[in-house]
Amino acid sequence: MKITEMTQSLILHFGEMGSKWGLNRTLGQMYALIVLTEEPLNADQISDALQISRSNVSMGLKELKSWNLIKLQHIQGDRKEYFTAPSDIWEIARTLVVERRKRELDPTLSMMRDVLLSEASNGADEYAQKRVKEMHDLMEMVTLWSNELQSMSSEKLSALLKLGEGISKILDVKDKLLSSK
Amino acid sequence: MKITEMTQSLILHFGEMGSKWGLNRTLGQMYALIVLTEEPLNADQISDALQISRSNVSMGLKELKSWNLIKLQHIQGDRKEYFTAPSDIWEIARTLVVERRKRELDPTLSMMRDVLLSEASNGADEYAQKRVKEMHDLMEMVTLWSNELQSMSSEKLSALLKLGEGISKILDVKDKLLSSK
DNA sequence: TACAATTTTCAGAAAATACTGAAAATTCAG
DNA sequence: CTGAATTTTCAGTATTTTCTGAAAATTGTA
Repeated sequence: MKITEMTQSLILHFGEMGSKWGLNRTLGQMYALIVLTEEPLNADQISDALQISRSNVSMGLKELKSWNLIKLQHIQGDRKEYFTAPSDIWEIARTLVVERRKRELDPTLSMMRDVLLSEASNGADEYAQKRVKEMHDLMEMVTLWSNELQSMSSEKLSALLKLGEGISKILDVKDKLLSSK
Repeated sequence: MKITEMTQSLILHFGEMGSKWGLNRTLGQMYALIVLTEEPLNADQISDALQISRSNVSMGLKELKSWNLIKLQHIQGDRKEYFTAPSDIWEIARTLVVERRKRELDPTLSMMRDVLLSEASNGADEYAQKRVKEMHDLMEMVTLWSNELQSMSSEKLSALLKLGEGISKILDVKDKLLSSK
């Protein structure tokens, strides 16, 4: 498993980035390697290419599986397990958004619901609840959006993103549109 | 600086969440405290309320400043510096999106541009470049969106988020809409 | 079923990150 | 300008996270 210089520097960069995202360095490197390599890879090849222990690769793969970021493949006549990333980059992006929502928003949302159901016992609590309500409502809307993205085709997702600054324009005339529909 | 039970549990939760977001536990706790408290707080009060050292608070505040998440305030006849969070929750959300984009996307985007400008020396590189191009284009669109959000008023932002599942509908008739404008 | 190939687990080691107290730097009222 | 109040810095320590090798578990084929 030899790695070109270009792939090598991409892997290093995504390793650094990995820690800024919810992952960690090794996970970032592993995923970069899998995404950037056309052929499916097995654990030994990854361990070899990134110079990390076989057991570390095993734990990393477990994590990537839990993120739904990799696909398992079997190769005829080879007992090893091989992995690839989805070929559609939109699918990867969609998965990332959904998984991050699950990890970063959902637990907080449910926690906030509890707080909103409990009784404020003084002014400070009332203020805190007011702010929690605002955050809750906002995060709930983000969750709805994330669900929406999850169910959109790559084509549609692409079209939506391409709107870019057009979104403002659309919002301006949205009422007209929806009423005429 | 006494903390109600409700605030206390919110702070603990946001501490845990802090590490899942780009921050860390203490930063999450500090920001929760500031956001949930109506009155401006000074460093000693934060140190006291969260039971962390004064120097840790100083470093945390520095970090929160770099994220543009807190506002400095002076109180008549008091030499200490007091801090509050923006009163508009949308402003906080907008800031978070923009700052995370700066930290998580921008460096990768510029790195990818370099890779795309360099010469592929073999088939593996060509494949890697192809994938990098896809990621680059996607992330560039996300960046445009983030810029758009940054310049939107809270009202407009709120309206956009409320669209929720309506977004699909709007996309379906988008062409009609834009041409009739 | 037996066993070799492969993957997973996990306790301890290594590395990275966060936190503290003490000292240095800055600020500002008198 | 002085010095007390306040904030910041930073080297060392503590904590958390990540990584490893060895052993256990699982898998699949002969």
